[in-house]
Amino acid sequence: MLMHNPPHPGEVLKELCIEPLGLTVTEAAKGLGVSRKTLSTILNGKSGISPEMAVRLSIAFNTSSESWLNQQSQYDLWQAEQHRKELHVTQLSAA
Amino acid sequence: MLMHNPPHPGEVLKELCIEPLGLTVTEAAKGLGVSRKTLSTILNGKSGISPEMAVRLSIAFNTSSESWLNQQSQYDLWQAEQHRKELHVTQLSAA
DNA sequence: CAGACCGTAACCTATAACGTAACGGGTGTC
DNA sequence: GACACCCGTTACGTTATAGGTTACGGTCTG
Repeated sequence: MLMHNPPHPGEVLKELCIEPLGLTVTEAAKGLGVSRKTLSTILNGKSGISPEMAVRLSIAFNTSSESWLNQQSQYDLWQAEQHRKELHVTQLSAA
Repeated sequence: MLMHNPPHPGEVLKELCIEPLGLTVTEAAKGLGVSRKTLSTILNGKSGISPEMAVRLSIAFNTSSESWLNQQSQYDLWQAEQHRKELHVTQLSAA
């Protein structure tokens, strides 16, 4: 359904929250209550945004947790859709 | 943000897809290309809907993969929000 | 009763999010 | 120049979970 590769949420987080506020990874991680490494791997696209992390981000940056987790879902889904043809699934619905 | 406990996606899957079509777990699992156990644990709320499973469901039942994964996200997020107060996070945004 | 089918439970594996600790690169300051 | 300090990243171990394989108890039907 999605037309093109959505950006990794960590990239968005960096560009929209961390950099504009001039925050370091260390400062932001401290505020979020996670380790520097946990935040670092997210910002570098090495790991995704967990539901709990989405809530943390919503508190720290006064945003909605939904938006963060939805971004992650869109990203994950696009990855999965790339292999749509490889999973042999048969139609089950009446339509 | 969400006001009340969203249903587990497996419950929705059972009520909206499996039961209306009179499918058994075995039949549906075969069509989806997964083991009976994998589908069974989802229907019983023991495991969630993965991105790949969302794509499988979208093919088998001619629906959108987004809707399935979003349901799962809403469910996971509600669980995480219940512990919002326990994660000590400090405000970082200017607002 | 024997066999076939159903759903679930037990066991194992792979992946991934997380913390701790260590590392390498800057930027000082004495 | 040597030391201290902060930064971001990497290495390693832990834990949680989606998934397959197999085995079990239940219900049919021949």
